Amino acid sequence: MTSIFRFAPSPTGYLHVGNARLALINWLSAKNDGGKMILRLDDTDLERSTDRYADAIQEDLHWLGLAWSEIRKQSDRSAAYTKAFETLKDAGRLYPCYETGEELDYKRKRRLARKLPPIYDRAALDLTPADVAAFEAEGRKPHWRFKLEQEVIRWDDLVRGPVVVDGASMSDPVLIRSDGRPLYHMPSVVDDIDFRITHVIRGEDHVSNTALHIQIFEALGAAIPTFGHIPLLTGPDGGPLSKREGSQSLREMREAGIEAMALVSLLARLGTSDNVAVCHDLQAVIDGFDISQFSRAAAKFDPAELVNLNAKLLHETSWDKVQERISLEGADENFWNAIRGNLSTLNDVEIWWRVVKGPMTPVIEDATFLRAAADELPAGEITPESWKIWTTAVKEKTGAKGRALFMPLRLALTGQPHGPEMNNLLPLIGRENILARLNGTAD
RNA sequence: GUCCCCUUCGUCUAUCGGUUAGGACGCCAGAUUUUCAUUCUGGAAAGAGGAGUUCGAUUCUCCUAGGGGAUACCA
Repeated sequence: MTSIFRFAPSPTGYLHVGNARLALINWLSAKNDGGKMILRLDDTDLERSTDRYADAIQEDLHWLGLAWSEIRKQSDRSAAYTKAFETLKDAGRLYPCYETGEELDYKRKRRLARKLPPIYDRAALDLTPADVAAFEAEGRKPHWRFKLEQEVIRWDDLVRGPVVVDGASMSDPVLIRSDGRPLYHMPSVVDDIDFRITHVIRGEDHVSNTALHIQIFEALGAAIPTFGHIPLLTGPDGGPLSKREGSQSLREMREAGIEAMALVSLLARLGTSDNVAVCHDLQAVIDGFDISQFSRAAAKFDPAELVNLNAKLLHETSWDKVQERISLEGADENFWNAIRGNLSTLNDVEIWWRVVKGPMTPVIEDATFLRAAADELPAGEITPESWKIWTTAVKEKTGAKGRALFMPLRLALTGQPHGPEMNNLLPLIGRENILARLNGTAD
């Protein structure tokens, strides 16, 4: 049997690191297993789901390099949900409830005030036909709850090991809203059954859902998939990640110049006992991946670590891999090799392009020294060897050495106190610009 | 409030009762005879707190503290 994983985001916003991590983990697990991954859009929440987000999610996954074997939308599947609803109702596992939101809220608060767990009291189970008739006459429509077996639910979790949840400690979940629309739980289970999902890998926030989903699987007479719950990521300070005003969306990262492979390299290993290392292609990420290496504790996601990894990745990236993404007229492999070691993101390329081609403002501290240096510039073509020859000549002529020799030249030639190695930069800047800059002329 | 999970260098983590508590990233220092980057070498750096079990606890148990999650007619 081939394993089938799924990534099931709600199209209610852009993908953020947390989502992307789960997508990646599912994809990697599928790859490692010789299985496939289905993309399922959980768009049962009509108010918040939009096509724009659905498209954006696919775009972001493509950017990461993740592919899915098929895509399904829950909004297309209402017939299947209706059928499951009937099945569960016939089995006596669904019961109608007529409480309003306010009433439920009140009950909840009362239980809380008495230091009791705020679970539903199952009052609707005691409704007489006359009560129901009265509610209906009032115009109230029922919402439907799933009657949980009050027993201990167990499963062997891929990352948490044996998990035990007491069914009696949970509220009977509402499966169908009073407007007739299904809530998250039933569609999720029905789709997992119909799409023959074998592995459900999701965030730790779903563990109690899993307990209840297992009962729904059973009530529907279906096989129960293997579950794995990955601890959620926290921010660098250990606080919740999602609450930091969307600054972690993939789109923003992409705009900030983050490489997909840098993100993937980090997300695939963060929280595991494997060392985070730069991976240049997805195969390298697949090869070292092992879901059982994930810790049960929440890991911190630090954007600074991502930027660091991004820089390291770029330093090792060859020209042919980035060529088509650099739109600067005249930029070539020599230029790339000269500057890549100083890049943090690809956006920085422009900075060094300007340093080489101008316009830039030379920093002149000692015009006399620079004029003397200009006189020593070797004749003929400027090559990577020219720098050494030139600075040696300048040293003999002026007596300057070390920092006093090199720094004024760097400042005049690049306008900056740091940057790529000068021997590589010099040929790129070219004789004409070199002389102009030494002369203090902005180009 | 209630329930569940978690807590080892700054960070991600290894250790399945006896270790100089290991690695990676980061950091610091030195070298590669300017800076940045790279590479190499070296270094600093950790068991939340308190009880208990034991000849011996980072490891097992309990308590406390801190963190995360759940507790919706969201997903």
